[in-house]
Amino acid sequence: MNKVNASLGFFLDLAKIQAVMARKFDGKLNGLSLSDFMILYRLSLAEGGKLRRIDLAEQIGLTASGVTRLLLPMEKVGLVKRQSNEHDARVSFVMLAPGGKRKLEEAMERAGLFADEILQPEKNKRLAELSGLLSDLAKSF
Amino acid sequence: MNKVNASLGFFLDLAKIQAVMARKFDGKLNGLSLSDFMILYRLSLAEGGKLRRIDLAEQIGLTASGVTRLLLPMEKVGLVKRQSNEHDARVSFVMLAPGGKRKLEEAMERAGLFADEILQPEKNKRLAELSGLLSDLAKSF
DNA sequence: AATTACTACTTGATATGTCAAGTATATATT
DNA sequence: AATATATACTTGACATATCAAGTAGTAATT
Repeated sequence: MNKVNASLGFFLDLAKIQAVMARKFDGKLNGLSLSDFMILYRLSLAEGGKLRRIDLAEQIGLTASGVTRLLLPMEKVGLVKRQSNEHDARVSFVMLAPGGKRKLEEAMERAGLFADEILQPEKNKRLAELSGLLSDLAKSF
Repeated sequence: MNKVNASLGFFLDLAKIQAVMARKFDGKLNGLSLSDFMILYRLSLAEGGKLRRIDLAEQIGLTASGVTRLLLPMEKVGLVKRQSNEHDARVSFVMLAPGGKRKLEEAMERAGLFADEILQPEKNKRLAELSGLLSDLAKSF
């Protein structure tokens, strides 16, 4: 049987690494799931401090449905809050609640250290390069 | 609020791209899930055509438990078969069944074409490079 | 103004995979 | 030889996300 082509091979490698790294990160995000963390992080970067749910979904690579499900408990627990849009009753913005801001800061600190530890950027000199390629790729679809 | 460090940023990009690509591939693998596909592919490359469940898990980046659950329906449906190890009663090997071999061939063909289509390797000249870096990284943990 | 089509979000049913604990067997230690 | 430890796998309970379908509101077309 044959080997897979380069594009498909790339995708398979990606899937594997992601699965392994995601498990490693589990429990290192200050009690947040990876998706929770991504949500808080994206909100912290958002202009005006708020995002429509659908844009949030797009930014973290999940579906709108997934975002709805993630946000429900986060809202209950005081990590994020909801704001309606006066110009369009369909949309509801999400924004960081004070609890979410604190939690995110702590998680970023810890997760950043841990990420350096497992990726060892001083040894993997080409990591920055890889990172750049990756985010170009992300933009391309 | 601040940006995330380079290592953590890399991981976040990775997670996002993986999620998006995995959804794109859904339905392009000849009726197989991505994990099913990975299992069949790894079995096709394995020396002697068989693997212990635990090695299979390691190769595709899942846990042993996940592999057990994936394999059960695949066995029922005739994609893989099981073989016990005469030297160690704890292990059970997995190998491609004839149906799995056929299915894999078709899936590789289709998925390979689709992967080229979305990654456009002729345009993304640095894809091969990225791929190499990625699999080096995979080996490092 | 009424109809049609689209967009934002939510919900029901389901798939996929984890962790922790359990079973059975094998290996190492006393 | 008996006990302790480790390995390979499986299972129960649960988390996370998907898709397809539904609701409600907005925009475009007739």
